[in-house]
Amino acid sequence: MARPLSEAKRQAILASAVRLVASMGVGAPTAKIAYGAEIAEGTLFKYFANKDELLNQLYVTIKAELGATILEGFAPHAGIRERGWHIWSRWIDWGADYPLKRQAMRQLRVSERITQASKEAGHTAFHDVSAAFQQAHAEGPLRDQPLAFMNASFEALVETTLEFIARDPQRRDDYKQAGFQIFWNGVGS
Amino acid sequence: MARPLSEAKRQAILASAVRLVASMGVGAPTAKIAYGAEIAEGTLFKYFANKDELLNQLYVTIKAELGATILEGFAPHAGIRERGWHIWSRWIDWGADYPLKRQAMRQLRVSERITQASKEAGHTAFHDVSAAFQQAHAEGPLRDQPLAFMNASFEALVETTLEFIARDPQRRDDYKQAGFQIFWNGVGS
Amino acid sequence: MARPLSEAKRQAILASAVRLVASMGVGAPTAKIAYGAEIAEGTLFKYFANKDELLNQLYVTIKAELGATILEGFAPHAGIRERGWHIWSRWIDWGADYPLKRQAMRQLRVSERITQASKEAGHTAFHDVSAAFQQAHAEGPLRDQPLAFMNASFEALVETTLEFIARDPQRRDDYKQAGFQIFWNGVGS
Amino acid sequence: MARPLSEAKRQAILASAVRLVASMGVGAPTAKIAYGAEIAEGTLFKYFANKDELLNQLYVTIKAELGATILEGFAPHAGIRERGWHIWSRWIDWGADYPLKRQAMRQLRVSERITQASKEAGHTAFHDVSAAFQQAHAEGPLRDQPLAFMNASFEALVETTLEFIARDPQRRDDYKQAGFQIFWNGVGS
DNA sequence: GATGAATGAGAATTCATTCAT
DNA sequence: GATGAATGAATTCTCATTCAT
Repeated sequence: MARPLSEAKRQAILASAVRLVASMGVGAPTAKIAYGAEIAEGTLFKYFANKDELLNQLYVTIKAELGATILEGFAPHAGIRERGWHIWSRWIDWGADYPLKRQAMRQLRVSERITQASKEAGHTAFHDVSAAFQQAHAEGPLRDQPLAFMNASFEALVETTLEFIARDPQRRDDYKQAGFQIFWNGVGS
Repeated sequence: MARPLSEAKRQAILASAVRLVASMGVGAPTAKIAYGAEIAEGTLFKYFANKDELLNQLYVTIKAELGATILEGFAPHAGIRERGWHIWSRWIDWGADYPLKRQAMRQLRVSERITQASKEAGHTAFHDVSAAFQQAHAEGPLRDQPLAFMNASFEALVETTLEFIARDPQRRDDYKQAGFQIFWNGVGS
Repeated sequence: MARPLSEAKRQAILASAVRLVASMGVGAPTAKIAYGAEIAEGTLFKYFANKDELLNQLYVTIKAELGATILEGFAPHAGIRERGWHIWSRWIDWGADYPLKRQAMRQLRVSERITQASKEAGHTAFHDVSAAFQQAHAEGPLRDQPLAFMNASFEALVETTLEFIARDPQRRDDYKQAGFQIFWNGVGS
Repeated sequence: MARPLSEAKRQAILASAVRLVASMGVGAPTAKIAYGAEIAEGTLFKYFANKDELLNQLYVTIKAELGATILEGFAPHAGIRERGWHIWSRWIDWGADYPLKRQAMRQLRVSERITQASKEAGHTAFHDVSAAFQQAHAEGPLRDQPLAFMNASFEALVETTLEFIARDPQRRDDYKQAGFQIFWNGVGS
C-alpha cells in the first residue's frame, strides 16, 4: 500500500509522538498523540496500522534523520581525528538542539516494542556513520574488538555528554570537548 | 502481631518485578508481578502501597545492592588504577551475572515514574563508589569537569560493555578489558 | 463529526443510574449502570468523565426536572393557598409517579459525592419554586425564620407524604391532603 | 452465642462506626472503622459477624439511645402540648449535641443494608415515644391518618430543624421553637 | 482472644482499535 | 479520507472476610 494521503499529517503525528514519548515513554496514549497532531483519534490508524508500527517508524525516522544530519558536510578525506570530531560535533549539536528527539530515542531504545528489523533499519540508516569509523577502528588499539563496540562506546559517551548538556546548557561547549577527549584518548594511541 | 510481613515475600515480589520489568518495561502489570512472586494480586499492595512505590523501591534496592557489591573487597589504599579496576571489574561481573537486574535498571533509569528522591537515594547508596573516584578525578585531565561527568562516563562504558557481554558471553573477558581500557585511557594522562 | 454523542444514550445512562442508585445507593457499580443502559462499560465514560460527574449530573438533572414539573401550569396571581397547593400537588404527583427518581434523590441528597456546586445548581433550578414561597413566607408567622427553613419544612413533609404513598398507594389522595394540611396549618395563621 | 469479650471494645467499634458512617456513608471500610476503634481489622469480626450486622446494630443502637434519651424525665400525665414539647426538645437537643450520630442515622436510614428487622427493632426501641403520641393523635385532626404518619411528620420536622441548627448553631433556640410551632400548628386543631 | 497478613472478587478507569457516519 | 463514538479487555487498587500465628 503506497503511503496514503497527506505527508504533512504523517509528520505531524511523528512530531507529536516525539513529544509524548519523550515525556511519557512508550506508554503515551495514541489518543494524546493524535490530539497533539491535531487529527482525530482514528485518523492516526490510517497512517500507522497500529501503535507498534508508529513506534517503530518513529525510531527509524529519528535514527535516519540523525544519521543524515551527522553526515552533512562530512569530509571523507579529512584526517582521522577531524572526521571523528565532525561526527561527534554534529551528533552533540543535534542532541542539544532537539532534546525531545533525544529523549524519545532514549525511551524507544529500551522498549521491547521496537523490533529487531527496526533496529537493523536504524543501523542501515547509520551505515555511513559507521563506515566513517572503520578506518579509525582498524588502526586503533581496539582493532581486536568489534567495530560495533567502538561505535557503541562513542554513542554511550555522546549520550552521557548530552545528558550533562541538558542539565547545564551553559557549559555545552565544555562538555562537548571533554566528552570527545575521553573518547579520543580512550580509543586512541 | 499476627504474622509479620514476610521479608521473603517482599524479596519475591522484588525478584518477580526484576524479571518482568526487565522484559516488559515499567508497564509490566502488577498482577503478573504478583503471580510471578506466587502471591495474590492484592497481597502485593500490602508490601508496596502502589505500583510507583514498588518501582521506586526496586530502583533503590538494585542500586544499593550494586553499590555494596562493588565495594566488597575494595582496597582504599591501593593504587589509583587498581581501585578503578576493582570497581570496573566488580560492576561488570555483577551486570554479567545478573542480566535481568541490569535490564530492569535500564528501564527504570528512563522511567518518569522514578522520583527525584529515589534518584538521590540511589546516589547515596552509591556514595562510597563515587568517593573512590574522587582522587582519580582530582588528578586527571577532567579535573575541570564535574566529578559526576567522569562517573557518568564510567557508567556509560560499563553499560556498553555489559551490552556486548550479554550478546556474546564468550568474550566476556575481552570486552571487560577493552571497556576499561577505553575509560582509563580516556580520562587518564 | 463522526457520530455525535447520542442524547438518547446519555438519557439511557441517566435512566439506568436512577434505577440502580435508587436501589443500591451511590455504591451502584458503573458497570451495572452501563449494562442497564445497554452500552459498553467504557462508553459510559465518554458521556461522563467519571462516576462523580455522573452522580452530580444525575442530581442536578432530577432536581431540574422536578422544578420544571412543579411549575407547569403555575398561576402566579392565584391566591396564596392555591399557589402552595399547586406546588404541593405537583410535587407529590411527580414523586408518586416516579418513585425511582425520588428514591435516587434520597440517596444523592445524603451522599458526600454531591458537590456544593451541584447543590447550588439544584437550588438554581428550583429558583422559581422558591420564589413562589416568598410571599407566603413574608406574611406568615415564620417571617423571622429564613425562607429556607420554611422551604425545607415543606420539602420534609413532601418527602414524608411520599414515603407513605409509596407504602400504601391506595391512599395516595388521603396522604396528599393530610400532608398539605399539616404544612398549611403549620406555617399558617 | 453470648456476646464475647470486652463491652468497651464493642462500644469503641460502634463509636468509630458512627464517625466514619457519618462522613463516608455506609461505604466506610471496616478496616478504617477498626482503626478508629483502635483494634485490629480482624477483631471487628469477632464482635460483629459481618459488616451488615455492624451497620444494623449501629442503627438499632442509635435509635434505642435516642428513644431512651427522649423519655428521660418524661411526665406521662403532663398536658398534651407539654408532652409533645418534651419529646421535641429532647430530640432536638440530642441531635444538636451529637451531630455525628444524627449524620450516621441519615445515612443508615436510606441504606438498603438495613434490614426490615432492624427497622422494626428501631420502632420497638421507640415504642414509648410512639405511645406518647397516641393520645395527641387520637384527638387531633389527623385522627383519620395512621399514627405513623403523624410520627413521621414530627420526625421529618425534627430532621429539618436539626439541619438548620447544624448550619447555624447560634440560632439553635430559634429554630427549635419555630420547628415545633410548625408541627404543633400543623397537627393541632 | 487478638492480630493483621493473605486473599481474590470486584471497582473505576484507561486505551488501542474498529466502524458507522 | 476523516472523524470520534463505541467497544471490552486489561489495569491498578480496594475491601470484606478468613485464618495462621
